[in-house]
Amino acid sequence: MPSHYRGTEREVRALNAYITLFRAADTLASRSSARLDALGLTIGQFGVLEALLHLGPLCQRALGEKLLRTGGNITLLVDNLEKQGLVRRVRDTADRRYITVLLTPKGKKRIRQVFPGHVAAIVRQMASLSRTELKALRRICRKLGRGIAEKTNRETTHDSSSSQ
Amino acid sequence: MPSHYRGTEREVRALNAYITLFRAADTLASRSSARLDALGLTIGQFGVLEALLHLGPLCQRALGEKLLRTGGNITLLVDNLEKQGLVRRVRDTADRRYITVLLTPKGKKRIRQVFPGHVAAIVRQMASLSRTELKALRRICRKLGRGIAEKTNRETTHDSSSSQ
DNA sequence: CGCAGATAGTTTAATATTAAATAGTTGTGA
DNA sequence: TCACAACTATTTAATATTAAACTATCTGCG
Repeated sequence: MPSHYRGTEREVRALNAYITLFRAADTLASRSSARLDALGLTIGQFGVLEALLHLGPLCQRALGEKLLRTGGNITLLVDNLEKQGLVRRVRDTADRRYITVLLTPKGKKRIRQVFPGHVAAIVRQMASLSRTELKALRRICRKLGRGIAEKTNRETTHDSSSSQ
Repeated sequence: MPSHYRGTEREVRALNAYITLFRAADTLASRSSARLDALGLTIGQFGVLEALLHLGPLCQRALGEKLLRTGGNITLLVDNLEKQGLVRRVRDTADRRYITVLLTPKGKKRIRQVFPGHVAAIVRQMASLSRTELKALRRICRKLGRGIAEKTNRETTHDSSSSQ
């Protein structure tokens, strides 16, 4: 609700942009969440499967970085996916601290079934934006994310956020 | 991680914009959350106090709409704020179904203390964007939100999202 | 070698959030 | 008048998420 706050022009602009960004993201998230729930996956679970599909097997720590989630949360997500037989844990033999998580055939089939519909839903949700606007949105959000990451240097790894 | 998916140009662009939007919002949210936690407020609690400060007393349903939260959640948020003595519940005498939530003097003092720092933090987080970019970001996110709302007509009220 | 410190994953406790069921209130129409 | 539909708020049960404590493993240095 931008915005009943009175401040400098810069402040008001930043606040308005911030709030609007959040409302859009919130709305998008709840739509996606509802859609995926109906298919029997949480957003987190979907994220894990999608990452494994497109990036290949990963250890849990790497998954956590990709999905911006805590280690404990990843453990639970992988637990639940494992119970459903969609992923498998493999203890790394070279360094036994690591566990590689990989898609089972069932999991690969599942995410391949679900993913296209997810993309289609996103494309539909983004349909009100022109090509130029999509490009601008991405550019600005990237710049924003990068700006924040630089500011507060407490990332777990320096490379993961800037690459890809 | 935009994006290892191969599709039409339109699909890839929509997906990239979507993912980047989310990562930015996620990062912003976790920063804000950490900052507010340190001050003894959750994001939800802050949202309630801020809404009451800038919009005046509201019933719980209206709060839920503003904050995009469920009724049950609002009940809990208000419970916790009430325990801290920051808000008060007043049963509407004309229509006893409604409960008006309003800031206590303590609550007003508290949110007035916390809000400027919050704004400052947001301005800092948005600092990497130019004035033009802030305007563009707001415009695009608004358009996006509006586009989604139109598509799926299941809003509780029609006016709340478009106004203010 | 052997221990100190770092790192990966798990567990635990607390909190937030939602959906669904429930209780109380209002207004309407037979 | 009264039964019923609509609506507000609360409760309940389930799930997601985090932070912090903990276990297991590895690496490097004395």
